[in-house]
Amino acid sequence: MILSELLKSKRETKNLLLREVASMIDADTALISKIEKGDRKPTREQIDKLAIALDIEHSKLLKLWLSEKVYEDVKGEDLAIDAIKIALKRIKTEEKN
Amino acid sequence: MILSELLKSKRETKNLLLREVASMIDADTALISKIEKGDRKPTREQIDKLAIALDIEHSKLLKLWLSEKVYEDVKGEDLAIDAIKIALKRIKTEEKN
DNA sequence: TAGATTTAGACAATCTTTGACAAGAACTAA
DNA sequence: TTAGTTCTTGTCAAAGATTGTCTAAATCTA
Repeated sequence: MILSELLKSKRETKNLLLREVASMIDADTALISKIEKGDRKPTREQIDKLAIALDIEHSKLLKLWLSEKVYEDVKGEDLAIDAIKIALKRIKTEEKN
Repeated sequence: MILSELLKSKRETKNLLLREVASMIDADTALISKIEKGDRKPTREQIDKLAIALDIEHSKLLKLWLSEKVYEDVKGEDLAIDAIKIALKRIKTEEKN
């Protein structure tokens, strides 16, 4: 499940209008629409607010958000998988210290 | 081995001066210095040229470069590992189609 | 159809990245 | 030491990318 889909489905489950969500997180309705369509990426602050407004576990949302940044960096690259694995190893070795 | 280290050690192995590498890739000497110190990230075009100038396997350099973009996105995050794994899965499933 | 919601396009504002220059630090050789 | 060379650092403007806002059009619903 992709971030934009999750946001949209959660909003629909809760029967909220775009403008309601928008006002809860201090944003333009059009912006929320774009986020749900995947045309715009939420900022980190917006992720925090969206988690509250839509009652989604914050870490779940943040994980998805981070993972999409990663994905965008490497998508379409032949070496995508290798590159991600290298980054993963680096993170893991760093954590041990 | 990190990208900046690799570039520097390769240059030294080949006994090249910063200004020589700089001219080979059409860049300012100061910029090469910063890249070797990790203060600046090379662009993709610079990676291509550096691979040739320093005689490094292109895919090796590109992998490192991509992996550092990924690393920068998630470093310091508690959820870094989870996020990377999610991205990895996504890439893998997409490749199957 | 009317009224409400959602989407799309265009543009300005903001933030980030990049490249260039100049001055300073470090090193080498005589 | 000094002169000459290499490397590093800081700053700034240019270029690029992202974000938010506005408006109008499209879609939906009753």
